[in-house]
Amino acid sequence: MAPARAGRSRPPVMADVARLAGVSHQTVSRVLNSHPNVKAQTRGSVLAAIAELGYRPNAAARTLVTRRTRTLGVVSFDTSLYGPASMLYGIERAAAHSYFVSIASLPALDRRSVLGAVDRFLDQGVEGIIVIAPKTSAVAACSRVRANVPLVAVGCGTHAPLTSAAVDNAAGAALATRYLLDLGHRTVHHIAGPASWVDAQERISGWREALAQAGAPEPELLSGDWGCPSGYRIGQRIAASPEVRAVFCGNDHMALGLIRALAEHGRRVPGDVSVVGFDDIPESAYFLPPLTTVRQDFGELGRRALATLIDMIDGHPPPVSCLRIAPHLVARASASAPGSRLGAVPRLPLGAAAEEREHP
Amino acid sequence: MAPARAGRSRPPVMADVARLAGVSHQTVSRVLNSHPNVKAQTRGSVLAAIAELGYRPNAAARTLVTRRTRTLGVVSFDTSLYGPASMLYGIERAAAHSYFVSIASLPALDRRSVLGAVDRFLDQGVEGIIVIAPKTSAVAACSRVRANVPLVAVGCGTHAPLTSAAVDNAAGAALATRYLLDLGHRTVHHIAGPASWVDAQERISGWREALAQAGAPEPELLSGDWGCPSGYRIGQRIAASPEVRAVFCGNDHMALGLIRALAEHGRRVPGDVSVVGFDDIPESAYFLPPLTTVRQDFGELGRRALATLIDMIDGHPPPVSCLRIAPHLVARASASAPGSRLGAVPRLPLGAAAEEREHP
DNA sequence: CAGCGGGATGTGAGCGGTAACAATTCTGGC
DNA sequence: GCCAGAATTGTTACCGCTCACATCCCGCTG
Repeated sequence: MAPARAGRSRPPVMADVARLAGVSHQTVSRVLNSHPNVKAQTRGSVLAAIAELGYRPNAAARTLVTRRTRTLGVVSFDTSLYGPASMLYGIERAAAHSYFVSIASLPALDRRSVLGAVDRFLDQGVEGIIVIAPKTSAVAACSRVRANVPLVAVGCGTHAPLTSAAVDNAAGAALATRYLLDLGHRTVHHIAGPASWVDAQERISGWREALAQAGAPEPELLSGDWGCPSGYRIGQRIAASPEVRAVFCGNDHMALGLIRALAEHGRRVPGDVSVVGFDDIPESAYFLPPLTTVRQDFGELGRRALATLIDMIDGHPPPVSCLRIAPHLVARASASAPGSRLGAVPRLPLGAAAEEREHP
Repeated sequence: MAPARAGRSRPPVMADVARLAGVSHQTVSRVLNSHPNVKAQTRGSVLAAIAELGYRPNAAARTLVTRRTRTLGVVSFDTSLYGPASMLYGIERAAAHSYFVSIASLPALDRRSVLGAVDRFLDQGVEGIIVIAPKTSAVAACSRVRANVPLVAVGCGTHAPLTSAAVDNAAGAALATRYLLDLGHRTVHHIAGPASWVDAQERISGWREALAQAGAPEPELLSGDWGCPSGYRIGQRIAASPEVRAVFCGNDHMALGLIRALAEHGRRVPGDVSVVGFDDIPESAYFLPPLTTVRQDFGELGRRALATLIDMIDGHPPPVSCLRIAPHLVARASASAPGSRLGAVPRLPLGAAAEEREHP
């Protein structure tokens, strides 16, 4: 075991502080834990000794006796993506004042990976785990976990047999579909995400239901993989079909790819084809045309999941199985009534331009 | 101190395993640490006892004596943004097999926040710290840290007085500028990021140098805040100026905003104005037109920083002060020779369409 | 003025591991 | 058949902290 800091003398411990302050180690402990029964003067000299020595309590020693690590684990699918990254950010921000948060960013969400990550966290001694589990495989893996620490899932769909928080995808999809229908479209096509994703499935059923409810015919389902390229490829396939007038995309990226393909084929958005996305990524207000989309508040999702987890750590039973968060539609310029023809590039709606976001 | 799991009986400890296997606790320890001198049969019975009891070594106890937490801390600016998120992902992926990684996502990078986050990590007992420090304030804060654990900065510019890894922004900016100049443009305008960002400054100087080197006049510097809205606002201001024919944007988001503003004013990209971005976010290949931009490999940056940090933890001195990573230009369709006029929407270059990326 | 309650402080015993060393059991060589 | 030396296992002492309890000192009561 090569020690990290070889030459340096050992850092000061509580006994050193006690000696310098002329008290017992227990008194130092009392000061550190702000125990009431310490004379102000004593506290002062202890604090002075702590400062002079640059003493830091040893977390491992404290954990050993208190059995509290004040650490949470978050396992997530590829955290470089917008959704997971936003949830993670929400979680971390909310947790920072009371817990350390450890992460595991998996390149895949198969059973083994998820279980492996959870196991690592358990070895580390986390007090609770959040799994950002947007795929069915992850949900399945989570329900198999038999840990003695609470676990909550996020973005795992609203029907998972787990304590969880999720955006109501079906409602969001219905919102988008109805919006297009209300605009006067006969029906709405849907470019879905991969079937292995819970969100994709729920959005499909939301779309189906809205269609059925309105008595609109259900076109063949189109399936992408969430990425721009897949939306583009599908767009190339459908651009030639004149009956495609309204498309609800499973996410903004596929919508972007679709819009590009339509543009290449000379079909104007929204004049010839109306497009609605899902997610409301920061860029979508500036697409050409600005994208009408369904916004889901990832940050809020993360915060809610964290709050639930902390409640459970504190011994409260989880209030509900799944905490649903309602998404809402952000109407911009990519969808319009079927007949309408647009001339020049429309001015950006002011609301969108007012959104501020700093980023590199 | 309310215990997390009240009713449950205490989890098994090494002594329990020893008792069940009929050996001493030390032998159990030897098995766990794969010590060579343990008889195969003994190892077997210990392993069986471990499995039967579902025993997990207590990390705190081990840390207390070995003085190794196997934990790293990463402090970063808002990890929901593409750059930080990608670096974080690169770091975590590379570290996962040997270290736990704890994160702190700060909403601001002022001295107090950064120092506070570092302090928390020190309290936690991390063995090393990586700071994603794209702002000058963060760099300043880092150089003030006097920790007894190694610290490396990422994305902090190539001249910071710290062990660090950074993309060579100046080189990237020069690349973009020269590209536009070589296309035949008389000069190149630049929309920079905020002055408080190291990357913004370095890109400005790269742009200046390339201009000077080519003997091109230097137009007034335009400053945004990295966000789409700022690019859009600046675009509205400059769209009317016919002398603006080539613009190098500090990042892809501002380029997107700019392109939208230009479109609204009837100026075609690249026919009337050529624009080049920076970052190469996943969406930029699908913008209208596909964005020519400078790609920086954030993931690689993270991995390199991590490798350096681990080297330092292992006692090796850092090889160089700043590890530079060269960005490269990705030529797509948003920049062309000044005279050229485009008819229909250009087909997407195949190279871009071939890029695959799965994301929610 | 003895006795008493409670605030302030000290003492000793672990928490669950690992390291150093001691003890025991096997080996093989002569 | 005996002993050196290696292989295997056990014993004991911490790592740095908190908890339970003992102690001490003080003013106050009866």
